[in-house]
Amino acid sequence: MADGTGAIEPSKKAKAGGIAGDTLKRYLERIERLEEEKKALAGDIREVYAEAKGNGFEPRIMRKVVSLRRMTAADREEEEALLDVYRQAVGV
Amino acid sequence: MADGTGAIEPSKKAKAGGIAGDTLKRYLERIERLEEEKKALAGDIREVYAEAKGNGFEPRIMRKVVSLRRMTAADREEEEALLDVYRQAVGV
Amino acid sequence: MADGTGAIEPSKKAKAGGIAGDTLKRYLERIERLEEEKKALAGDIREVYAEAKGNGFEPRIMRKVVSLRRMTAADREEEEALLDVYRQAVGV
Amino acid sequence: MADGTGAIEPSKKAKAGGIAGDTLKRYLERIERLEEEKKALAGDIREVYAEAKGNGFEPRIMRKVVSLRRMTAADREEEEALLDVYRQAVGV
DNA sequence: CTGCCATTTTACCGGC
DNA sequence: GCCGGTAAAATGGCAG
Repeated sequence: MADGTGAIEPSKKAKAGGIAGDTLKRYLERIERLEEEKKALAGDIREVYAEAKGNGFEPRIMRKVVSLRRMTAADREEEEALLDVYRQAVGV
Repeated sequence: MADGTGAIEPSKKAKAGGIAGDTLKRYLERIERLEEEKKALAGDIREVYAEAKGNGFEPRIMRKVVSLRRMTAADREEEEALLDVYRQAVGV
Repeated sequence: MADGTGAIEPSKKAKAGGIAGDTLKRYLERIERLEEEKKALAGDIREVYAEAKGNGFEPRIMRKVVSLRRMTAADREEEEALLDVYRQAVGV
Repeated sequence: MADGTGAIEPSKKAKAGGIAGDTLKRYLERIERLEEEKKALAGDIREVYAEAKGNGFEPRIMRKVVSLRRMTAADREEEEALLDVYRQAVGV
């Protein structure tokens, strides 16, 4: 650990497979559980897009709007301005 | 919408900014709410890694382990598929 | 093969490891060679973006422009129009 | 560009639509040319799969095999990394 | 035309 | 704090 490369055996209290191993396991299980929930939410989001699509809205465009709403007004305007500059430069 | 260009005003019920606009807004708000929850979970996961790091475990390695655990199922399937290929190749 | 599951032993002419195996191997090698070339081109593209960045252009925006140029004028205008509709509907 | 907002007119040499615009255009054209080649290779690869299919090989399985071959190097590295983890865990 | 697979884009994380 | 690489998500293309 002194060399900064180590991973297990935190604070020299125990060796892998012992108490530290149990601690590590608990961390991993907490992480995996949280990741499952996260994955479930991703599924929920997909479902909402699908439902919206069923009502005539285009998910692709909806995503763009969500993305725009996520940005601050300043950032959004700046990016749009720069894009305009590039577009004019190449004539699109 | 018969012209294939539109998306808003599903079922001819309303125009943008009207009822359809409200519907769209509701979808977007549902999505944004779910994304917030998802983001919160991502934050929780980060915290667990940070806590583990505080106890001497290296997040980088932990991520590797999580990844390996996750891939196990997929790899097993891959391996079974390959086994099938070989079985078919030899006609068993 | 009649059951639709088989892959090797095409036309019942040979068994894996034999002529068919050689044929398969040749196909795989052709594919792998082409994929290497493809990967090299991807590297070249990355380099161009990096060079442009070094001259003050933002790759992120450049990619958007490339994407716009890829679309037909009609598609591009339609998409922009629809995005405007959605944006107005939710007030972005 | 001292204000960090600009990108075009690198080194204050020109304005959009001018020299900088030409430079940008050249970058975009290089990129688009490379992408065309890349796309052509993708088409070639697809053709090889199609030809193989015509000779009784299943593209789906072939892709799996190609993928497995490709992953071998990565897996080997992964395995070595994991070995390192274990070595560190036991302090060898 | 729906679902799958590949590619591309986006977000995240550790290093400098 | 930026930047590069790495993993997740989304978009697009293709077969069935």
